Amino acid sequence: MGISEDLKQTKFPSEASKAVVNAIYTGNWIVQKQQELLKPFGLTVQQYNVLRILRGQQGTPMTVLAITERMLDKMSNASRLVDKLLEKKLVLRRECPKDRRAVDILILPAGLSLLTQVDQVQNDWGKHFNALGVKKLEEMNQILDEFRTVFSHN
Amino acid sequence: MGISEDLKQTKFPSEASKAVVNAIYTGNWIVQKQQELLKPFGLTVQQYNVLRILRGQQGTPMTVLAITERMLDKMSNASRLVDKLLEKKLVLRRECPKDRRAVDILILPAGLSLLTQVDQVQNDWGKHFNALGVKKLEEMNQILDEFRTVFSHN
DNA sequence: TTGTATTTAATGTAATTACATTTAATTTTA
DNA sequence: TAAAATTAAATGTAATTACATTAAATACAA
Repeated sequence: MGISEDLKQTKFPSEASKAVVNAIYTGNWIVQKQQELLKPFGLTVQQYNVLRILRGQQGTPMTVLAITERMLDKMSNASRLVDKLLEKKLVLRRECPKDRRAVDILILPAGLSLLTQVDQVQNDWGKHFNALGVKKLEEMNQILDEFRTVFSHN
Repeated sequence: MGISEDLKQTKFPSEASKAVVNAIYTGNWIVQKQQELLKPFGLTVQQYNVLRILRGQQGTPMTVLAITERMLDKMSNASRLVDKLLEKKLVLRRECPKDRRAVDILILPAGLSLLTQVDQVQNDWGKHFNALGVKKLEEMNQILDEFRTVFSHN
């Protein structure tokens, strides 16, 4: 059940190009699973991600820029994602006192409690991966990091 | 420069959740690089993908459904992607003689020659990954496959 | 200080995606 | 065979994303 079977592609020009395709495919595969899990909660993957980032701050406000730096998809528009979370009353937006260009965002209790609910479903889902064993998961993280790092020194 | 530094997130609840985030992040990272490479050619990553799938058929026509099965992102609309490629006159669309519901898609010489151009840039880019060594790339493919397969038997 | 450059966030827009529905053709089944 | 179910592709639409631009505040340099 490897990438070859999933994409019905028997040959790849090189192991590297296979790895490129495999990484994209695996990322998409996870995102799609997460979308399904999040749908009942009315959250998109990006919105969920922003909420988790805000929770990580434990009450400390974050500017929109700081959120962007931590987002998985740097391209998506943090400003508009925050808009959506505001509509749902999951976060608070207020002018940053130190820099009036910036805007402080805080997660509200409603946001935290929604995350708690989502966590349960996410944890159940994530448990499956423990079957791989910590050692293999560490190896995976190590390799993916290396994969991206190859480019830092060119 | 691991995932922790990239996302400025020092702690993950588990190695598995780190791997999930790392896989999404790495997938997005590659897609963004590819977007940059493809922009001068006026192709999106998905369009490029469909073109490569069609080239893989070596002249044999493919139905829209067959294309969908091989796409990295199963969610995107192959019908509309083919529309875009038609507008650019890179592919041909014609009724499938065996099944009039289906539509046969063929890559045109213009499509093949555009791909040849893109390949050069892509190959240069992909070469960087060879620095990892074939063994490590094989390991990466093996682990990503396993990662997805954990779910097949539940 | 004053003008210029930079930074931060928001906004405008065109294209794309997600998701549901429709249309037409084929297959199944009664 | 005729009706029902299924399949393939296209289409409608609302939401999201990509990308450029704008607006406001701050930093910097002359």
